[in-house]
Amino acid sequence: MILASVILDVPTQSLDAPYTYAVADTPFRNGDDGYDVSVGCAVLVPFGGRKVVGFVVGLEERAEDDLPDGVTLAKLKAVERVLSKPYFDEEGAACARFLSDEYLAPLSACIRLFTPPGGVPRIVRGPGGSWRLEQPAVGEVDDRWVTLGPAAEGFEPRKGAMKQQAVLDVLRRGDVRMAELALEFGSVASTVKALEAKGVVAIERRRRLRGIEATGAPTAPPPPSGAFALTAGQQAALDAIEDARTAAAGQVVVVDGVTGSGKTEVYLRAIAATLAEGRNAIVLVPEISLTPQTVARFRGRFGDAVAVMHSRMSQGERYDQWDFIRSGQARVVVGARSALFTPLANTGLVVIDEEHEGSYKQDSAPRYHAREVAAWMMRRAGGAVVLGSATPSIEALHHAARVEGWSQVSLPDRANGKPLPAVEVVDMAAEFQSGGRAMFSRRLATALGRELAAGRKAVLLLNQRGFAKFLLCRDCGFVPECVHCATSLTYHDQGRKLVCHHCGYTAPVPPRCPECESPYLKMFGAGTQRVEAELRLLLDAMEGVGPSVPIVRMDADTTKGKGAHQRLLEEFASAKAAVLLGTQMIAKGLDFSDVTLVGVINADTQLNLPDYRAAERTFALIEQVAGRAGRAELEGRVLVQTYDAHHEAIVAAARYDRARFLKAELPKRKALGYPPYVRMANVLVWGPQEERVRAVAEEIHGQLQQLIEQVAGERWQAFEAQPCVLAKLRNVYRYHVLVKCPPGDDLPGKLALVFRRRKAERDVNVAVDIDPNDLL
DNA sequence: AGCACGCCGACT
DNA sequence: GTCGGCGTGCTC
Repeated sequence: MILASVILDVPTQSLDAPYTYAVADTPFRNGDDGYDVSVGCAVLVPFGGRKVVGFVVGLEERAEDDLPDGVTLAKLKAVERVLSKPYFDEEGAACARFLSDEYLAPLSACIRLFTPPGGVPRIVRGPGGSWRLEQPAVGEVDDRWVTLGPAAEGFEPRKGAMKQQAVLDVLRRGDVRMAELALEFGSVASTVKALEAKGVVAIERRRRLRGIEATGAPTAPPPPSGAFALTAGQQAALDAIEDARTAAAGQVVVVDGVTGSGKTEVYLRAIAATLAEGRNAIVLVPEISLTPQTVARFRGRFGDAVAVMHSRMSQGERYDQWDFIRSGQARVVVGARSALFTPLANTGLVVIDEEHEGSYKQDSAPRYHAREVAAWMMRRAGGAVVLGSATPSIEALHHAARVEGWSQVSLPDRANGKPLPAVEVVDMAAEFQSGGRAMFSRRLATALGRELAAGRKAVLLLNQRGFAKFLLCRDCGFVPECVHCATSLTYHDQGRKLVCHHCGYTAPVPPRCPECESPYLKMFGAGTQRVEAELRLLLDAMEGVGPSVPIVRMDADTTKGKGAHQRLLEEFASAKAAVLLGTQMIAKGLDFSDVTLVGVINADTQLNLPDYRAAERTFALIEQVAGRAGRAELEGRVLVQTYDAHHEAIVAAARYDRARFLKAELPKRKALGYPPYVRMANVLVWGPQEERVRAVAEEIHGQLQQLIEQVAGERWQAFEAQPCVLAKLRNVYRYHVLVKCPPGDDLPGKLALVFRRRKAERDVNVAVDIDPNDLL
C-alpha cells in the first residue's frame, strides 16, 4: 500500500510531527480533482473527527505489516482530497526538515516557507460543527487579448467604419489587450465583437504576469555577456567562483570587494556561466536595496528569464512571480531571503549580496540564516554559494580562513580606478569642550555649506538604533560598561540604575563621570525629526544655501507607502543641491554621482548598543556609507561624528583598515566568549505576566544547566535568566537565557533534548534563537 | 445522582 | 488546535 507522510498545517508544538495516511485508489491518484497525490501537495485529511489541511512530505510503498512507528492498520485513514499542485519537491521537504532541526522550529512553520504567496487552502469552521474549504484569495488573473483572425488577410472594413479601421491598424502592429484598446478608442466592445463574428479578429484569454512592470521594465533581448574586459580582481573572483562551481560540492566563495569594485558584474558573469550549463541561479539582496535599479541590472543581462520576489510587491505580483518560477520559465530569481524557497528547479548557484546584512536572518520561526540555508542547499544540489560584501561578516571571514570548502577572494580596487573617499573623524567630545553644543559639528556644518553652495549634494546618516538609552560623558566620551561583558550598560528609568543585559550586573547611575569627574553625563537617543528641524535651521542660515535647498528625509516613517522609497530617491536625484537625511536604509545601494559629502551624525549609538556585534556593525556601517561619496568624477569626502574618536572600530574604518579592526576585535571576542569562538543560542521567553515569564525562564535555565551537566559537557554555559534589553515590548514582558558552546558542537541537537520535550504553555511563549543576530 | 468545569491525552 | 474522557466538586 502507498502511504503519505503529512505535516498538518496546524502551528502547534504537539502536532508537529508527520502523520501517516493511506493513499487510496490507483497509485498516487485521489479524488476527482485531477491532481495526483505527490510530495509538496496540500491535502485534506481526516484528523480526530474533523478535517484538516496538511502537506505531503513523503510517499512510500509499505507492506500492511510494516507500518511506521505508532501507526496501526486500525488507526490508518486515507487522504481525503488533494487540494493543490505540488508546492515543493522531496528536496524542499528535506530542507524543511533541516530547518526544523537546525533552528528548533516547528516543522509546519518550515513547510510554510515553501507555499505560494497569498496562502494555501484552509478550513473555516462555522457554527454547529459545520466547515468549508476556503481557497486563497490570491490567484491567477487573465487578460483578454485581441489578435488577428483567419479572415484578416485582405479584409477591408466598410467605408465609414472608422473604429473598425482604427482597431485593425493597431492589430496589424501586433496583439493588443482589450483594456488598451478601450483606453485608446473608448468603448470598443461592439466593434471588436463585430470583427470577431466575421473571423477577422479573435479574442483569447491570456494569463497576466503581474510584478514585471513593478520591478523594472522588461527589456530587449539581453546583450551578450563579456562585452567588456574585467579588472584583474574581477577575473580572479570569477575564476574562484568557476572553481567552486566545477567542484560542485557546495563550496562557498567570499567575494570581498570594496564599494565600486564591480562585484555585480562578477555575479552576472557567474550566473551567465551557470545558465549556459542549463542550471539556474538565485540572487539574494537585502530587502532595502532591492530597488528597481538593482532588478534592472539583472533584467538587462538576462531579460525576461528573471523573476523577482520581495515584500514591497503586492500579493498578486508575488503570486504571479512565484507561479512563473514554478512554470520553469524563470532562470534567475532575484529577491529577499525568502526567495531561497521559491520553486526554482535545478539551482546551481546562490549569490548573497551584502552578505553581512542583518536582514538575512529571519526574526521569527524558523529563525534561519540565508547563508547557512544556501550552503546546505548547494551542498545537496552540487552547486556553489557566493557571499559578496565590502564588509564581510566576521563569521564569513573566519569560515573562509578555516572551514573546508570555504574560500575568499579580494577586489581591493574600484573598477573606475578612483581612490576611496577620505574619511575624517570629528571628535565630538573635543567639540563639546571647546563650546560646540549642536548636533552638527562646526566642521560638518562648514563642509555642508561649501558643497551645497557649490550645487552639489550631501548624504547624512543618522544612526537610529539608539533606542536603548545609555549614559555618555559629553566631556570625555566615557560610556559606563559592564565589568564582565564589555558591553555598555543600559539606563533604566525605574530605580535610576545601569544594567548589563548579558549577565545582569547592576550599578547605580554615577552623579559624575567616573573617568574625568565631569558632571555632563547625558542620556542618549535622538530622532530623525528633531535632526531634520535642526538641520533646516542650520541650512537656512547659511550663505548661498538657504530655504530653497531641500532636505529629503528617509526613515521608517517617510517610506511607509508603496513607492515612497522610490519617490524620495527621485526627489533627491532631480534636485540640484540637496541633503538626503536618513537612517540605515540610505547606507547601501545608493549611487548618486553628484554626492560629494557624506556625514555620519552619530556613529556612537550603534557602537554603544549593548550587543557583542556593536563594534562590527559600526565598522561596517562607516565603510558602507563612505562608499556613497564621490562615485563618479567628483572627489568625495566623509565626516564621521563621534564622542569616541579613538575607538578602534572608528579609527580603523576611517583608514579602511579591516586588519586593524579585526586585530582589536577578535581577541575581545575570544576572551569574552563570543562568536566566532563560540556558538550561541538565545532562549527567548515572553508573555503578559512578568512573574510567570521569569518563572518559566528560570525553570528553563535549570533544565539547561541539567542538560549541560548530563550530556553537553563543561565547555557549555547557560547564563542566568535575564530580562531582555527590550524588557517590555507592547505590554509583553521578555526574558532570555543565553547558551554558549564550542563552535563545532551540535547546539540545536542537544537543545532539542530540552525543548522538544517541553509542551506549550498558555500564558508564556518560548522560542530558541540559534546563532542569534543580536541579544536584544 | 446529576451535571458543570477543567485537566490531560489522543489525534495517523 | 480541538475533541472527548474522566475526575473533582457542587447543586438539586
